[in-house]
Amino acid sequence: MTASLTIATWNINSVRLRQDLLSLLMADAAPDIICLQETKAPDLVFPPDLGERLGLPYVLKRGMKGYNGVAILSRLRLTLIETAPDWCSKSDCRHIAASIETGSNPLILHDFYVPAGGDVPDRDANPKYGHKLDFIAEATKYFEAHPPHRTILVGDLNIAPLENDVWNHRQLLDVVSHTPPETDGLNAWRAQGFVDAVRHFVPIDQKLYTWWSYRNRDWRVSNRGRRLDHIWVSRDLEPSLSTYRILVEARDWQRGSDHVPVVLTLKI
DNA sequence: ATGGTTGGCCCCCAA
Repeated sequence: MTASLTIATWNINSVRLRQDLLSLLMADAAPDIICLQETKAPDLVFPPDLGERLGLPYVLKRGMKGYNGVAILSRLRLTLIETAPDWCSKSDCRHIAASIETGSNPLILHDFYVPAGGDVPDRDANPKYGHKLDFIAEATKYFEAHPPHRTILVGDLNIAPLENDVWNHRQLLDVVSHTPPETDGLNAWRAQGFVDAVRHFVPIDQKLYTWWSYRNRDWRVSNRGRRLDHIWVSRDLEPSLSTYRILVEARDWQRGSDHVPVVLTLKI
């Protein structure tokens, strides 16, 4: 018997401010699991009944004051994976991993919030850019040493790897999120056993965005987007890929995030 | 070349 599993990932940009929008995501996409980034909420102030209200009672979260923060809300039972590395030894709440109880074989889920990397694409002038490249290199090494199986990796990876993942490839080559060291680094990470689940469905000559800056008068008119939010699956799950959605309309939700949810359904 | 907006928090930092 085949069951389906729907996973959404969303950089919510403050879970306390936008928690009500999660019911719109539930109504629209009915995910079994929601992975959040930039929750900006220490664990003690994470909305305590949020998962219950959404029908996703199993909640794992890793937050801190002011910045970062990730969380997983699930209809299926989760087990926290305690052995995941402390990336760049910073304890900065950019990753949480869980095993998902599916009824048959469990699945492994990684939720990442990769450093944005600041403005200047030079690791000497801008340590945040160096941190971003180091984070990606560490993640690449980790999955090289631990090849993924039955694994789903999601998150705001803060890199648009392909030419048509940005509104203007040539113009963004020296803009952090699309520089060659970042896109090469992300491709090397993904090559450690993952498939880009959304590009599995959409040819690389088609534009795809998941983020539009707040700093545009009308994001839909200028449409200067980037695809920063990703869902990857290990190669053994590629035959299970069923459908995907990018909820572009969420960019117009009342007081929305600058990112929109990405949703994937697998037949498991 | 620059500026534009947002959230969190202690007035400026990160995005």
